Amino acid sequence: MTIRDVAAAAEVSVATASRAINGTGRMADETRVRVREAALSIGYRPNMMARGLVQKRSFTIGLVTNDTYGRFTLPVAAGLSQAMHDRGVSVFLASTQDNPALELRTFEAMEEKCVDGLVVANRRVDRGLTLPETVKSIPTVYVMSACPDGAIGFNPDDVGAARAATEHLLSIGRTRIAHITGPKDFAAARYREEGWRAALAEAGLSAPAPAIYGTWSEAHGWDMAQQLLTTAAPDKRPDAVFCGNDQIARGFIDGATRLGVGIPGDVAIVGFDNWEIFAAATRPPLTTMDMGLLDLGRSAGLSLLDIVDGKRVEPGLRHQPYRIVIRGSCGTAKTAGTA
Amino acid sequence: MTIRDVAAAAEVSVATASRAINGTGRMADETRVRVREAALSIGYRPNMMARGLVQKRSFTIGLVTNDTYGRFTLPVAAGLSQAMHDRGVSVFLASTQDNPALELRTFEAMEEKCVDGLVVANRRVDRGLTLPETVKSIPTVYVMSACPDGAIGFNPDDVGAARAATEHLLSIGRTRIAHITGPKDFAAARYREEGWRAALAEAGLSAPAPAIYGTWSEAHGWDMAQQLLTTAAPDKRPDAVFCGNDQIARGFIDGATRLGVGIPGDVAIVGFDNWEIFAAATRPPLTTMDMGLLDLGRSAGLSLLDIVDGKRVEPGLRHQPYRIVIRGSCGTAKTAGTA
DNA sequence: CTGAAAGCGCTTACAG
DNA sequence: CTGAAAGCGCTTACAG
Repeated sequence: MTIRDVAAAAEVSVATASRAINGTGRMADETRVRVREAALSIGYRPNMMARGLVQKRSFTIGLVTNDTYGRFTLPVAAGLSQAMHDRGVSVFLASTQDNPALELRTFEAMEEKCVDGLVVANRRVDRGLTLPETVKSIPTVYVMSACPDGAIGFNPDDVGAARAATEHLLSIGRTRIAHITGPKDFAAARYREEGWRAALAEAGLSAPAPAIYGTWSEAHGWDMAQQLLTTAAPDKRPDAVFCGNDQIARGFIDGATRLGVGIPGDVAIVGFDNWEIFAAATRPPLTTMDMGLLDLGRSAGLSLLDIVDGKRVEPGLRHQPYRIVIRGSCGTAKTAGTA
Repeated sequence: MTIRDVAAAAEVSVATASRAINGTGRMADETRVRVREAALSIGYRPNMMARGLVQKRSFTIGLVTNDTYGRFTLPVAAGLSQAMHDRGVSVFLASTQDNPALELRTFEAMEEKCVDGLVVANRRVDRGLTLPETVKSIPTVYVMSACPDGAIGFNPDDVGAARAATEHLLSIGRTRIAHITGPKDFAAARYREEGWRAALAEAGLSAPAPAIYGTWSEAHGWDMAQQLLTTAAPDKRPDAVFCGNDQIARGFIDGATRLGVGIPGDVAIVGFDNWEIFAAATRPPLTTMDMGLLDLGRSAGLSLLDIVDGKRVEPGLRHQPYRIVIRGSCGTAKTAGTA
């Protein structure tokens, strides 16, 4: 089943068959129709390896990540591959598992497979993979990753989303808004603190306490509930907490509930990530920030294809619009704006 | 940077260069070494599209799934791509999102990209995608999916793992072991019920109540905690619950805790899935069954490559060995056996 | 509007 | 042990 077969079936040359199938060049409508019908009737399917060889284009891109198919790469990969699929390009998936040797082999393999482009995804905006010297340069975009100078990157808007989360808590009348988050060596944690501070400052308030760094875990949230809700004098306790991720938020809510503290009555909570299966199952369900990772993957892919097509794409880092998802942990159905 | 360049650099013909690089044919060691050094020094990287075109082998497989990168496909994909990577084959990722048109296009794309084989993954063992008629046959293995007659499939061992879960509860002296699980139209739920019943029967016990079908959610577990732990007379209440997944288990534990029922003191719990981030954060941490999805993906991939290599692979369904992961919800550190 | 020919980068009989 | 040549399935100048 090669193009030779359709040429024979349609009684034209392979050159004409090729042009008819691809819609290139000028030709009699009758001829084009005849060739296409022939192709259809014999079940012809073009061989992309052959096409790629001559066109120097494989209609294939690679997604290389060091997040072993984790929670963040997941939606990014989904958005990316949807968008790519719609434009007829396939995506290779490769995880480097933070292993430098594997990383090198992965990039080499991508080169050998002649990918048209690469999206390099990470789970941290302050770490990044870079193309090894030995691999010839390939159009690349970075996602959820450090973005080398002059490169094109797509990251969540940690500062903006954190500000919006805090503003939501302010908008429902809370004034003593604490912030519990992950490890300080994560840039994401520092950015979220920055957004929280900015919103408080804008409202003329100061932070009731420094941001509480720790781990990205339920245990951290739980422990801090014990600490924040039992030690201080009642009127010094926070009336709201902006949590650095949904796990911390859930841990805090569970811990607070156990202490008999009402959520959202006594303390309103906003999480971060909108990890559905977590956020929806919390009691009460969690109001949280959605970073728009699906769209992040989609946008990154579309830009990559633009580069591959030779269109000029402005270098630099883009920040993805976020969205607040209102559930029950702030006790209001008011929908806040997005970036 | 083509093989022509290395041939020139090593002062041999392209035929010799090819053989030296691939280690095929006989040749003087000196020649082989000289060619390889030349290749290395000019940074030669073979073009797999060209190689594939002549060898009729792309060293590429496709993973097509209708689980949009969900929890189950994730570990399967990770295991698969690790194993494939080690053998120098790349994997295309495609999600069909339960969309028949997309499904067709996906399989067509896989054919056009000349994949050597396909692993078709699902999130339910009782549903399956099949290769459309219009696509020429490609070596295929099925994972977590219905397995057509005569095909090769790799599924978790739902019955065995459920039996082992129940046996673990029996081994710590529990006798009134309830079972709360997902929707009855899931074969996985029915298999797990079967394993639970088998273990009880083997121990000469009968089920304290019929299996409680519902949804795969925390809410279901929570609701059943209220029901099971408040309505019956105390001595008729279960002293253990085998839950159909970790979410149900967590909901049950949270619900029971709220009622003042001690876990594992009053009721011991075993979950199913070993969804780490859930199971480890439950209070107490969840003892649960691990279906071995990572190895499932790996095995499926290796078998697929065997088929591609022309080795004979026995058709039929394989059941993956499972493993019980002991945490705190049964109050014992005893490690149970595996299949 | 259509075809014959060259060529993409490789591998592999076929000779020697 | 090594090389010249054909060919994988396509596309694309180049002619006509």
